Amino acid sequence: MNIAQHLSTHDIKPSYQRIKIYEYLYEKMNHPTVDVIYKNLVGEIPTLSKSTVYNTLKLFIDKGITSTLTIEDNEVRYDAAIDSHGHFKCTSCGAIFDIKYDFKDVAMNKLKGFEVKETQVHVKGKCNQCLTK
Amino acid sequence: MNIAQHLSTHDIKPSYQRIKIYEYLYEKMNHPTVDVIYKNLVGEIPTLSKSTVYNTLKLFIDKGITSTLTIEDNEVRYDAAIDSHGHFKCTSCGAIFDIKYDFKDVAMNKLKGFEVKETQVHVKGKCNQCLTK
DNA sequence: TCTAAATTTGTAATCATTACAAAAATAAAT
DNA sequence: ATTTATTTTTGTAATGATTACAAATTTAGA
Ligand SMILES: [Mn+2]
Ligand SMILES: [Mn+2]
Ligand SMILES: [Zn+2]
Ligand SMILES: [Zn+2]
Repeated sequence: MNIAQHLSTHDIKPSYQRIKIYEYLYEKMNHPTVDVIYKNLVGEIPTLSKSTVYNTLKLFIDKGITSTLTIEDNEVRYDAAIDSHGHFKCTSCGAIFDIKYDFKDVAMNKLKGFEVKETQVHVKGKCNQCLTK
Repeated sequence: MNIAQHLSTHDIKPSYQRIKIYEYLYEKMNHPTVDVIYKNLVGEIPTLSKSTVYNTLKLFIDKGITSTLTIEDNEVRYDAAIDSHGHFKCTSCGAIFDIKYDFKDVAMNKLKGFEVKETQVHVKGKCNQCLTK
């Protein structure tokens, strides 16, 4: 995947910071917070500002190449995956896993005549690894 | 429903503030924020403090008679309904509707061996009423 | 009544996010 | 190449919800 190309295609000028931020999201796929992104890139981009991270992510969302999840109520997380999928967060190790779900059985009875734009599914508990040790 | 009784049963001393706050949650069933609860009760309880609202809701959650939803990333909402159910928020009028969903089709494929403690389903869009006018 | 414990309250601290204007970088025009 | 305009980045201040904490008040017990 050519990241500069991908940004351009979506009407985003591929500046150095934007490329690095998207690259981080896309390659790690770790649902990071702004702070995590910042801390991981400031070594390579010493002049980086948190404002830039916020600005850039807002732009990515506007242009539709990034999504957000609010699985904890005090921090927004970001995801380069934009297809509809849910998330599981292990309360023990903190890892976040993607989960697939079938929307057909989710809420369809009550939502007749409603226009659905966005769905989030958040599950919390303990992951496989944490349970077996 | 006798609210004082209900609180006592769940190991919560039924003070005046606690009764009024639970009464608000239970009778309105409107998924309010702390601020909404405070503004609606301060007329009747002029000395009420927002701290009390926060403290009381935390206690209710600890004791298991209230649940939270984070359908917007900048505000927590509270719900006297504690059974597992999802929520639909109309982005036009702001109303929040309860929705039922079937967990059997939600994520079961990927979650083998995981221990699920809590699930949240959040849907956004436009409600029936807002669409037809 | 006197004393101890629980509850409520007000205020300050925290922390993620937003607002905003200056600085730096990039592109366009001359 | 130099100037000018536009875009992007940056730093700092403002905002707003939540938490921390200690004083004041209320409630319960001796
Ligand atoms: Mn994801
Ligand atoms: Mn509800
Ligand atoms: Zn784990
Ligand atoms: Zn509506």
